[in-house]
Amino acid sequence: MKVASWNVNSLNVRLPHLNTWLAAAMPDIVALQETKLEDGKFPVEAIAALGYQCAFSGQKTYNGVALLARQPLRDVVTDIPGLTDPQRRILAATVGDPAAPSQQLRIINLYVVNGQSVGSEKFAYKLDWLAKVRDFLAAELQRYPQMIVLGDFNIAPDDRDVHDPAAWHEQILCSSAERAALAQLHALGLHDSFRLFEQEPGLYSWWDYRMGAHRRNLGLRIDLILVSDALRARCRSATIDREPRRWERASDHTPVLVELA
DNA sequence: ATGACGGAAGTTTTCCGA
Repeated sequence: MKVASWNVNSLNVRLPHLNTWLAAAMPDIVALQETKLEDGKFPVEAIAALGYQCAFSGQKTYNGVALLARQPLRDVVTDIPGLTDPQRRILAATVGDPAAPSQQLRIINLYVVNGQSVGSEKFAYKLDWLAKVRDFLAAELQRYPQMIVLGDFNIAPDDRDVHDPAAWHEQILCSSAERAALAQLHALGLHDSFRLFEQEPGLYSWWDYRMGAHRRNLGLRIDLILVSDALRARCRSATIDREPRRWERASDHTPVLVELA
């Protein structure tokens, strides 16, 4: 089973890219972020034509998350305790046989708050948001041992994930406070699948549109797929598909994937 | 020098992203 995450930076603009990529990569489940679409405008029919059912939680202009799956998505959650948040950034759903709860896979799609700059109001909000999400994930893990938490985390886990660690030192996406918040998710038994297989630096999932950053590989790895202890043993590969970032009118993020046994 | 590039709203410019 292939599970993927992709920040599409407007599904309206990127629907043709998604179409092409789904046909080529053939994932079973895809988490999308920054759909920037109100629910009434979600392209349910176009996605169905590609062979996927969908769940979505969106809003105009900003944010917006969606899950696409070849199987039915059940027990959808879009809001969590403690966050009365109009920003659509969270989408949880379950796949698998309802009669066999222990074999169900819980999928939690996150578009983590950007945070703007260290010390800003938005930064404080990011840390608070992450703390609430951690509590939610802890509760979810009690119910669903097989869990995958994926999305745009807006945190580069360590300096291997940053093209210029000196320039980014204690900057937004790389600060110790953000990395500590990510470490708290790891402490729940949620592992960065990419680092189960790959230790090299210089492998990124996002490149700025400006300054020819992609051509020069000036990027960050901020799109992550975390797997629970129970899922870790089923994890066969974790990769970044850089191809869609090369396409005309690309998203600034490229898809990341895991393959589960 | 805080620029650039791209998307969205909506109108000639602003906000936001990472």
